[in-house]
Amino acid sequence: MHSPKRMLFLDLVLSVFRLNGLLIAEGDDMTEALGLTSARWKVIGVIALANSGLTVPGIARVLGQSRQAVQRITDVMVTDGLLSYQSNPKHKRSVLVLLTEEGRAAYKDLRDVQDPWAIQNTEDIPIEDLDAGLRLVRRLIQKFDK
Amino acid sequence: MHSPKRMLFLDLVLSVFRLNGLLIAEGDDMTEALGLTSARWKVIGVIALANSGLTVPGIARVLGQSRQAVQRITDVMVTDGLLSYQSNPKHKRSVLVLLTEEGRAAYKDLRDVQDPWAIQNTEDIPIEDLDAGLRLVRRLIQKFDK
DNA sequence: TGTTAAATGACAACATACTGACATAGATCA
DNA sequence: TGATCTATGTCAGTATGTTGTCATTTAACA
Repeated sequence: MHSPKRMLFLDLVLSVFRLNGLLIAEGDDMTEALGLTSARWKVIGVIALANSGLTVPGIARVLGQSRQAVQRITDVMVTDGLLSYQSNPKHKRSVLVLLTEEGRAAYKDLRDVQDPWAIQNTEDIPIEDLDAGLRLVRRLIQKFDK
Repeated sequence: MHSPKRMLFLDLVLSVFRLNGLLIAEGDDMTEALGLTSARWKVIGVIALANSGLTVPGIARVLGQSRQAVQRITDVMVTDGLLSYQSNPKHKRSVLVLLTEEGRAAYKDLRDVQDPWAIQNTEDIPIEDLDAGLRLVRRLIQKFDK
């Protein structure tokens, strides 16, 4: 039967798809002047937020994407001077991905447009709602992440 | 400053990206035996859930995608016999997209795997949490949708 | 009504992402 | 230790999705 709970869940799934597309479009608009694209600010954001060094597959895991897709982006970004690879003492082949000086500057520019955007879009949403939503999303991520 | 609210929001955005990727992977695994792909079951799902006839740009709006991307998928699906185009009395050029007999059978198969999946993944989540999460996602969608 | 703006189909170019496959490095465990 | 399984880099092919452009249809409106 079409239980309310099941319909709610399927509705939530479709809505997440839609929100995902809208968020990428928002980010692209926001960073157009910075010469960034969605694939690039996603990677920059993940690296900047990580305390320790991340490998390419590590970034892919955080983003829920294939390691090959991330590898392709990071290779181009290294060529463009935003990222650099550093030898990894823990793994002979899997290098660490770091922000270069230029990459850190790009992250600063990113934050300069992202922060007002985040503030503007949450000013009428209670922090408790955001927190509860994040907890639900994380709970679902845990279910599906292997 | 890194206000908690802003960090929460950015964390939520990244988490939505990740959940989106995981959900698509889940759906692809689930429908692999049915010969469907994520792009296809999204379209089938939208048409099946719509009461009235939808046009290609209409489907695109529901999914938050470009009409060109949807057009390409539906063209292939018409060739494969899952969908059919029907002349639209309200618009000379923009036809309506309908499920064929085969398309309806595919939707039934889709539901047969999707329903247990939905039930299984929500059994330990209170319906109030799902409802609150859906409301938050919709609230954000409204913000970004135009 | 006539003009203008918006929506749509069609086509092209490009960006992004997934899967598969293979070789090598690392981890696990008997 | 040695065998086996997993993780990673790399390359190739394919699917998905975006943007841009142009012609045509539809809608809006002065």
